[in-house]
Amino acid sequence: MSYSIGDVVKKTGLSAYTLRYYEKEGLLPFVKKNASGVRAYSDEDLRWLTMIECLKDSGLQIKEIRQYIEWFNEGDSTLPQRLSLFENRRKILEKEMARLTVVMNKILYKELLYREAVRVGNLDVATNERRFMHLKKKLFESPDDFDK
Amino acid sequence: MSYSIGDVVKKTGLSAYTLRYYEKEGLLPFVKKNASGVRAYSDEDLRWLTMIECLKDSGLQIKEIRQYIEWFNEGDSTLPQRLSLFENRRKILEKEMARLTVVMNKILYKELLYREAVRVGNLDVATNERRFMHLKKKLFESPDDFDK
DNA sequence: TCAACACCTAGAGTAAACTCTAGGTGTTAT
DNA sequence: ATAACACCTAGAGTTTACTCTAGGTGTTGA
Repeated sequence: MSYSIGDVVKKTGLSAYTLRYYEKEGLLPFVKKNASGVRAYSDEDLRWLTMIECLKDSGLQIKEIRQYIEWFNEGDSTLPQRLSLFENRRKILEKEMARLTVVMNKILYKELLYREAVRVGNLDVATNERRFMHLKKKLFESPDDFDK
Repeated sequence: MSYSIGDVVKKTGLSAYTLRYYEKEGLLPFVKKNASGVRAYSDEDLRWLTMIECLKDSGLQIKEIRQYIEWFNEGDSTLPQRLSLFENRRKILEKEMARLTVVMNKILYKELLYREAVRVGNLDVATNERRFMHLKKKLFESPDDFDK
């Protein structure tokens, strides 16, 4: 099967601008064009777009994705580079998830605090109420840096 | 206590450029300057920088952080807006963590696959080996979109 | 035939968050 | 007193990932 750019827009949710941009950046090196330059995407191209989405979601920049695609097209000699890319990504994602967990705690604390503040009409709970001070101490290294 | 911009650079790891930029963007509305324009940061300013870091880490844009700071300085009448900001952030962080978990599975699958591919010298494991096909099916809706 | 439509290219524009440059001021150590 | 140093402002430049514009081509239904 082959698809026009309009079909691919509908399938992927990407804009036609973005699809052409990706191509210009080397992310879709095998998209075919007819005599008058009109693109015809293959199922293979669509699979690449799925993979590109995944790599983007994992935080890779476009030039890193291009590098991966180049490695892929070079064949088995680049298997170690590709492994190493995924290892690094996994480590970065682990850090990112840990980071988000920390941030989530802080935001949850703030949400709780403000829920109570809205109930009573002021923010004094932050510095007066034992339960909030306790929570703050449990969650943060320098609790007083967190009353803003 | 009061701190020069150089002191604050050392304490926060932010560049002097960035500190001046934040101020220009309204994130530090109360930094004092002496007669010749030299900044003197207070402990209060440092606490704001800690809070700004947290809000940035949670994904807020600079203009949203400025909005929060303006609300804070307007006093108790803006408690509901601030609560709502933290609720929204919490929801966004929840989605983000869920998203990262999904991405992590995909990257982990790739890492595993490439570890084996490097061991045997080719990528055929992806389409031939039962255990990888099984894993793929478990992890993804459209498993065949994921062989790139 | 002619208008609508989907598509094309090259290149300009945008947004966010910095980052740097040029040219200048004030303080301090030798 | 003079050089080094830390600081200042205004404004220009950078990076990333789009997003859009202008002007043009090819196909198709009335």
